Amino acid sequence: MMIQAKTQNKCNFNPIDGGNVELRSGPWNPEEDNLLTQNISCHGEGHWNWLAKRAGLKRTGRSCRLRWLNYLKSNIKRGKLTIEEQLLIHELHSLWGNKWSKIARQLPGRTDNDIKNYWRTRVQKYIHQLRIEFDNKKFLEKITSDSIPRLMKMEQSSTSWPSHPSPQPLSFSLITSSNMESEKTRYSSKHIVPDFVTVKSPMSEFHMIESCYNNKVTLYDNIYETNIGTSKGLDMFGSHYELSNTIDQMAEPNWIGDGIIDMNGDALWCLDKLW
DNA sequence: AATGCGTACAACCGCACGATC
DNA sequence: CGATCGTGCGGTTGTACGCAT
Repeated sequence: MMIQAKTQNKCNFNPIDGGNVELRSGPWNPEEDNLLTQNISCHGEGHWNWLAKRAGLKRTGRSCRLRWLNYLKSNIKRGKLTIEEQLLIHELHSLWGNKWSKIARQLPGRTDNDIKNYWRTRVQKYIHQLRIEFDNKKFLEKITSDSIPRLMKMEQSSTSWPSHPSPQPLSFSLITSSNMESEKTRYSSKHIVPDFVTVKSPMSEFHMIESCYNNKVTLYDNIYETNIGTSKGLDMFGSHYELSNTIDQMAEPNWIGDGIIDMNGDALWCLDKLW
């Protein structure tokens, strides 16, 4: 204790270590950010308590660590998660559960905090509103079936926003491996040739069939028959962000619908109320 | 214009674990 | 071998901001 007191200046002596300076908490200011950044560039990361004292910051070491890792570090990505990132998060969460840091390591520039926040604020609300028993696999299938049409709508919105064309009814039909052949026959009888679109994410591929005829789009490999709502939700869970090239090809005009129904045809919720 | 509400995100807290003394 | 420290992780809270009423 005496040795520590000798080696600390009055300003940054940490009460945790026996000092009497009140620690700051709450939002960081630019001066603090600068001090931390400069000291890390000089001395490197790690030994956070020492670093905090060395920098003259009235912060705990762990507070400094958090600020650096979640905000100040140069490779930190800002802004909304991309579609690919969201899909990857869902896939990895279905594999690993709430292992945020493990998931974050698969998304360069994203922190565990980012992903945790995303999951809590967006996904859990979504799950709650679905009123479904949470099951990772089912949920992944569910968000896949719901979100891909939404992405398509988003693509349309991104090219024509804010002046939407007047919406026209759109319906989906379910194609599974068991009815694949009959669906093909049905399409061919209507002289409709579906376009096959594959959405690639780092972990897997989402397959879908898109038919641009009569505003009819059919999704393959999804478990729910889906109609798309009229809301302005523009990503999986309703926020707007930019599209990547991966899904540029998925544009489909004039999306509108009623809600989402399950396999028995019971309405689960109204999208308009959700987004 | 004021207020209330929901959302997104920054930050903190408790706990666990490994390394070092 | 136990105590302490540093660090990582997941859960939770606080708050700024935008939007609807």
